[in-house]
Parts: sequence; structure tokens; C-alpha cells
Amino acid sequence: MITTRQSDIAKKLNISRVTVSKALRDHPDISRSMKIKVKETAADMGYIPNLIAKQLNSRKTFTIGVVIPDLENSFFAYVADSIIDCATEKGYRVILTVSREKESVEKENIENLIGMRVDGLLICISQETRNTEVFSQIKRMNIPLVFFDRIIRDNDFSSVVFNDKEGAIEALTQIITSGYRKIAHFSGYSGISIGKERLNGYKTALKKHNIPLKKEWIIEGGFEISDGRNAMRKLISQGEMPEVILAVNDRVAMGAFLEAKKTGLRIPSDVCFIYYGFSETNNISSPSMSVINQDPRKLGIRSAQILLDLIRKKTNSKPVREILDEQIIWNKSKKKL
Amino acid sequence: MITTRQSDIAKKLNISRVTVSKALRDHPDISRSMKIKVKETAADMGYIPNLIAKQLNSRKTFTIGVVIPDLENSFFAYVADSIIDCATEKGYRVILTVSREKESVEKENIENLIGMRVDGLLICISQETRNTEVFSQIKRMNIPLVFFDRIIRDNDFSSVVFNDKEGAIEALTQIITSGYRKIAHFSGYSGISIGKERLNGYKTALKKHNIPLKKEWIIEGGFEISDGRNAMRKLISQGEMPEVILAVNDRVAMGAFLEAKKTGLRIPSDVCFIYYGFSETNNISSPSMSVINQDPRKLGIRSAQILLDLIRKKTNSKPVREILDEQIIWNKSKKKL
DNA sequence: ATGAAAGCGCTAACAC
DNA sequence: GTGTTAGCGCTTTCAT
Repeated sequence: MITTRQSDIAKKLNISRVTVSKALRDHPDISRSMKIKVKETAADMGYIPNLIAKQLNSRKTFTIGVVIPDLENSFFAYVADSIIDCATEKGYRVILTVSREKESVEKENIENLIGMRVDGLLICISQETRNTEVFSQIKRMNIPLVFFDRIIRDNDFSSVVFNDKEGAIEALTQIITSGYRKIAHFSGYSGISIGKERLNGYKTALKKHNIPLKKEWIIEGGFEISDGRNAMRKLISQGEMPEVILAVNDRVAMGAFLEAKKTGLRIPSDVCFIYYGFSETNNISSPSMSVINQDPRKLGIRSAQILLDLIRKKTNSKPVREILDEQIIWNKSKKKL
Repeated sequence: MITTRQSDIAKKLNISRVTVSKALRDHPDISRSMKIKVKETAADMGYIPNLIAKQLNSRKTFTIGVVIPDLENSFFAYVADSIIDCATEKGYRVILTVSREKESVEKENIENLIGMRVDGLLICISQETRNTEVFSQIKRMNIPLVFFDRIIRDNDFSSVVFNDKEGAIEALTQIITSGYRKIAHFSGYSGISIGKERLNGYKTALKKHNIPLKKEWIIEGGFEISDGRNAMRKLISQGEMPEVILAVNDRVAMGAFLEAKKTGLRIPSDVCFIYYGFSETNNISSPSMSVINQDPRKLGIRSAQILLDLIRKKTNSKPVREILDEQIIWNKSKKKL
């Protein structure tokens, strides 16, 4: 790679490299005419400042490091997009890393980002993550960090998450007061926080309205389309069908939806769906399903804002814990739900 | 931010910083016992090497810069994901920037990445991009660059693109030989390369089978869902309906599909759809549409591979121009198409 | 086997 | 106004 340095400009103009440095940064020391001369030659020579060198002595990189579990998941793609948007607007770059839901990869990514001396970290932990040693080190090193969407317990970092439990309670309350009482839940794994909270919301809502839990109607599995299909098959094989199915995420809902259609069930008259997700994933299912909408852009933007405030010390060191509300988007066919 | 430096380790052990540097890198100069001692204290002190400093004097960053038009577009999200995957595997980081289809933002991003002295660039130009001055500079600076998905004409950079024209010809030929002759095209803008090439393929395919072009059946517009809806409305208002519609991308197809359903058209018996896109976008439309499948992962991986080969001089400087084939995924309801 | 000196490209502090 | 000196954290000679 061929680059022009300040010293090259200095040599060409027969002046000191410091003069060049100052002139380029509009330092008041330098005369107007000299500034113009320097800037013109810099442009002529295609000078592009070496940020690495700048960073080394300012100990600021204007870069934030992001760790997400998976970019193919469009929820996270939207989050990443809005983080980049927000960061870029404020003059920060983004190094994006993907953990593939593996704790070990996550750890590598984080250490790598710290090695790059990013000014702050935005992390959504993997489903596997148990060991919190890395995070203690981050605390010790005093690196600004904001967890988003998923959090580790017992920490004093800032975080931004959705109000999972409340979402289910609100949605199911409305459904129940509309007269439905036969409600099943495809819950993913209740091992990870997201699964647990949503299941928790489901149970709480039913209890609140004195609807007894039916164990067969809480079907665990995974978080993928195939898991939704399996859950639906299992449900159908059991005989009695619910009127409403609450799915833990969009992919499970999709799988269940497709399987239901395949089996000849009419939607929404035989059974209808509501799921945790975000509106953009629901574009083409027909008839459309209802959504407990968790807006990824809101999540990304708030996380980035909080981190940047932390970096710029606009916040005192007390951790900010933000809980975002979801909106419920009802299926357009108002007949059902 | 509190960091441990090599000099801190040196001080603690009462040895020179150079010894520390060498010990950490397993330099043959240093004795086994000293290496162990140094590494242990480094670990104890939570030492994480400063890559910025390393980069400054090696003039290698092990970082590649990526510019994409939009991460909310799941096609590009998949591309980005696979680029990150491929780069990470080979020990490279990725700085991801988004141009939002704006030429000016794209230029800023590129200059920023060069400022960061990335080892190479992976660029998908915005729809607006006309001025190629930045790219000439990149050439002058001798920075490895690979264009993907969209290219600028008359350049000697490497590139990876899909065989747009050929895709339409192959798909339409099969459709025509199955007996269909009434085929419309929702073409986006024919101003940008992608629109032009696909339109070109459509025209060529019809000509090849002696089907006269109907101007009213080539409907321009944009590339979004709303544009698909508009195109469909326009088509319907014109009276005569085609049997098959070739859409320029998934969003246009989606809009057209939804509008057709809304109007009461039966799919696929009244009209059916085939579009440029990738299979994951077609999960839930029902009945499903056919796809001229352009696999974003293939695109991302090949681009990254070519760039990394370029960076590591495995390729001589001759530009590599790769054209990827698409696979046609037919609608499952074999009745139509 | 260990260390002193010099330098990567830039900037802050201090002369002249 | 302009230039000199020193240093950011690390590595690469080259002495000892």
C-alpha cells in the first residue's frame, strides 16, 4: 500500500512536519496562507491521515466494538444496522463481530476488540454464555460496556432489554378478555433468559385470569422454523386443539404456521397465532399473524446512545438499565384476536 | 480505560521491555524459563496486547473494510455475515460501513476505512454512484479492492457478480417451453446495472423464442414493496393479464403478490410469480413463488476469498472477475411453472 | 540470553 | 508563526 505521510508534504514544501500537522488541523499557530498551501499540496498528493498513528497517541479510537450472536437473524441485522447508523452519525466507526452463539467465539471477539482498544463495547451474549470472567476484566479495565437484548445476572453494567414478561401478559390479557381461553405456548428452551421470561409471562397471564395450565400445551423445542413445525405436529397429535398459539419467536411461529396450513387447518378460524418478533418479519404470511412487536431499531439506537453517553462521560458511572416496551400489532382480520 | 503495557510487566519483573516483547512472541532469543515467567505475569496482570501499536509499526492491520448499501436488506445482511465469517476464520477483523445508497456517504466511508489503513476493501457501490475518482485513488494507492454484486464499468479491479442476464434467459426459456407466452416484467429502474441486466435478460429471452415485446408489460418503478404493489395495480388497470410475472427482486415480488391476492386473483392459476432473490426470503408466501436464486453466502464468501488472496499476494495483480451462476428454484405446486 | 537504540506516523509541550 | 523535542506501545536491528 502506497501512502502519503505528513512528512512527504513537509519535504515537498521544505517546511517542518509539525507545521504540516498543525496546518491540517487548523491550529491557530499557523498563518492562513500557509494553511492553504499545505492543504492544497495535501489534496494534490492524495494525503489521507493515518488514523492508526493518531489513535496511538490520543488513546482514542472513535471505534465501538459490537458482538452479536448471528447476523443472519434479521432481528440482529436490524439492530446492527441501527447501531452503525447511530454511531456513524456521531463520528464513530463500528467493528462488528459475530459469535454464532458460541461462548468461546464470543470471548475471542471481545478480547480482540479490547486489543483494538475500541472506545466501548456493545454486547448481546450468546445462548451458551455462563462464564463471566471476561466481563469482570472489562469492569476492571473500566471499558464502557452496554449489554443489549440478553443480559447476564448480577452485574453492574448498563443494559437495554425488552419487557418480555409484560408483553405476554398484556397480549394474552386482551386475548382472554376477548373470550378465548384455550391458549398454547411454543416456548423454545426455557433454559435461556428469553425463553424463561416469555414462558413466565404466559403462565402469569393465564393464572391472572384463572385459567388452569395445561402441561401438554406448553411445548418446548428450539428457536428455529423446524422446531415450530415439530411443535405443531406434536400439538396436533395430542388431539385437542387450542384457539390461540403464542410462539416464542418469529421462526417458530412461521414453522407452526406452515405446518398448520399443510395439515389443512384454517387460519385464523381453526387456530390463530401471536408471536414475539418484529413487524417486518410478518410481511407476507397470509392471513397475517399478530405480533408482540419488539422493534430492533429502538433497541439498537438506545443501546448505542447509552454507550456513547458513557464514553463521553455524559452519564455518571451508575449503570443505566433500560427496559423497552413492545407494541402489540393485531392481525388485520379483526374477526379473530 | 486502564490497560497493562509490556513496560508494566517489565517493571514488575525488573527486566527490559524488549525481553517482554520477545518472550510474549516466543522469540528464540529468550529462555524457556523466562518465557514462562513473563507469560504468567502477563496473564496475572490481565495484559491484552495493544494492536494499534502493533499495527503502526507493522503497517498491517489484519482488518478489512466493507461498504454495503443497506444492512436492513436481508440479502446484504447474509453477505455481510458470510464475509465476517470468512474473514474471521482467516484471522481478519471486519469494519462494516453502510452507505444507505448514498454516493457521498459511500465516499466518506471509504476514506475513513483507508484512514484506518485496512488491508483491503470489499465494496458494493450505491445506486447513485457515478464518480469514480475515489476508486482511481485506491488504484493509485495500490489498496486491494474487490467489488461485489454491483460494479463500475471500465475498471481494472476484481469483482464478483451474479449472472443476471443469463438467469432470466434460463428461467424464461423453461417457462416458455412449458407453454407460457404471456410474460410481464416488473423491472425496477433500468438505470442501474442490476435493473438493466435483468431487463436485458427478459428481452433477450422473449426475442429468442419469437415472442413480441409488449411495452405495457414492462413496468418500471422502484425496488421496494410499495413499488411492486403499484406495478401490479398498473398492470391490472391495463386490462389484459399475463400468466407469469418476472419481478426484479424479492420486495417487488412481495408487493405484487400481496396486491394480487388482495384484488382476488388466484395464485398460481390466474397469475404466478418468479423473481430474482434468494430462497430464504420465500419461506412463508403461500403458495410459494419461484425464485432465480442468488445465494448471498456464495457471493460473500467468494468476494472475501478473492480479497484475502489479493492481500496475501496469492494472486498476481491481474484482476479476477468472477460471475456466479444462479439456481432456479421452482414453485412447489408443479401445476404452474 | 538479554538489552539499548531507533523508528512506525502523528501530536502536545515547549522553545525560538 | 514555525520548528524542535519527546513520546504514544510496540518491534526490529544491533550490541553486549
